[in-house]
Amino acid sequence: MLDTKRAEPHTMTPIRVGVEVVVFTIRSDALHVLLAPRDMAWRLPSDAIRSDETLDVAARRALADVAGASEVWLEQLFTFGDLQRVPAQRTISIAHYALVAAEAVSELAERDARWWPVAALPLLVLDHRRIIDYALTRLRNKLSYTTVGFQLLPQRFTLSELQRVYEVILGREIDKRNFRRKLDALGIVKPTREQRVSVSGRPAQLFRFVATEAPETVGAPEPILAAQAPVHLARISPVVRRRGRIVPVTPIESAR
Amino acid sequence: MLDTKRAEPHTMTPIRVGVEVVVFTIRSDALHVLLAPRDMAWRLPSDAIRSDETLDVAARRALADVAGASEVWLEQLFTFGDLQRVPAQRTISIAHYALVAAEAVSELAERDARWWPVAALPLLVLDHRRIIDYALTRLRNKLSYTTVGFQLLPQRFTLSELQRVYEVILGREIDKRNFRRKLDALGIVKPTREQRVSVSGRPAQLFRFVATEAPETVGAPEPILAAQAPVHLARISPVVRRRGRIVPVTPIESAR
DNA sequence: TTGCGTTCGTGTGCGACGTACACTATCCTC
DNA sequence: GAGGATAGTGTACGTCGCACACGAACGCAA
Repeated sequence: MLDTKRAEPHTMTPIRVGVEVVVFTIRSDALHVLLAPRDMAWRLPSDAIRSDETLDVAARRALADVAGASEVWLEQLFTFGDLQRVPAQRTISIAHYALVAAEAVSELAERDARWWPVAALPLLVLDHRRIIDYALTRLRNKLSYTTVGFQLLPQRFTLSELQRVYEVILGREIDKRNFRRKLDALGIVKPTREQRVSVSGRPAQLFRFVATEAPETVGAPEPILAAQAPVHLARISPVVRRRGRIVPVTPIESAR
Repeated sequence: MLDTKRAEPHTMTPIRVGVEVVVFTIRSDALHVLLAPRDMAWRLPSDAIRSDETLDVAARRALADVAGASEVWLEQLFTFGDLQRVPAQRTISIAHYALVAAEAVSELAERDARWWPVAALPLLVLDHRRIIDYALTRLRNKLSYTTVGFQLLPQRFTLSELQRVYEVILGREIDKRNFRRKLDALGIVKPTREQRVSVSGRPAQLFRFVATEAPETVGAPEPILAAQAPVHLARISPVVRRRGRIVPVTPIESAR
């Protein structure tokens, strides 16, 4: 807060305060960011903060302003306050980053907005490129010691889909057996009675995320889900499969 | 940044923007926080942001306003923007935390300010208690995977002093041999030609910190210095000691 | 000078975890 | 029913975390 008693006159020089949101999703095995056109370049969803809304409400509104979405996981990233980052007027921006499931993407009412792969971003306005870079760094780190990764998937997913999320974001391949052993040891996924029948190949069992502790927005580090690990398990039983896209199956609960 | 083209009138409702600083130091084997009196309670060093200064400059000024200091390591913590956190007017605060060496403490020109042990904090103004709690959480985490801990020590220090920093902040005892083996493996300390002659007991060799990679303010996680570890080393040679407080010695550089 | 209190400095062993690595099972399509 | 594609499954080895005890070097007091 401010020391009102010592508040000085020149501190009242207007400073613009806004929010920006780096919205991540995964499309066709690549990490994408939501951008809107602006002049000859592209910009992050952003807007000024209203005096009657909190920071994360402002961030969600800025996001919704560019493209409708639901069930968006959001976290504050960093506050950028360099003097010259916005030429016109001194502007402080509280940057956020958001994760949305690929399925929620279809629900987005994209106006002028577009999804851009982070591997090939277009020209960006102001310091937005730097903000995205930082968000990406944060996402990579957070993926390693929290369970945020699940926010990029629908409620039910296959283990291969989950693994692909990690591979895409971390930018390296992960051993299938080590990944599954680690998951089982952590006890953060539970098998469902359903399977996903893919275009080709053997159907995969669907799992759901079981939180050990809720990932807080302001929260401190938690459980984990690093990269790989041993532990002896992985005994998802052979299942009866039937026709259709998602099919009930007689399951055997994963140990632990 | 802000979408100036879509800027709406009510967004111009004045929002106060300030900085707060949680200043940590270690005094007599306990972590302390710098506080200033305010009404019937205590407050963190804080002030409004001027339009011609960056966030960290504002934070350093807020600190200097309460107590002079030099060589202060500072990092942005979190931006608090709840609607009712400051009753009078909507106020957004960019909180920071700072680490100062115990030796720099004596250089502080304390006016009304006081150092309070984090284990026994007084009544605090507004949401400052929450900010301190969060800063403490961040400090504990950061201590585990970065080298910020060295910011709490003078340039030359003994390994026991360094270990005590970790013990005090993490709140648990650390095995001396494991701690030193880990340090040696990381190669982040180098012995100097000097010793510290303490009040009693055998003199200890002084070390200095050697950065592998500079700990950035906005930076991502880095090297490490977790808790304990093995590795076979620790062969700081027997040294010739002489009289005085800090004494030259024929050194043998640590391996690696 | 010697004995005592205090702090410094030094290795080993074991359990847990990270990681490398290959084959069978089940589905679809032709 | 053969071939292509994806799912699902164990073992072995190296590294790391962690528990644990004693001699060395100093100051001080008797």
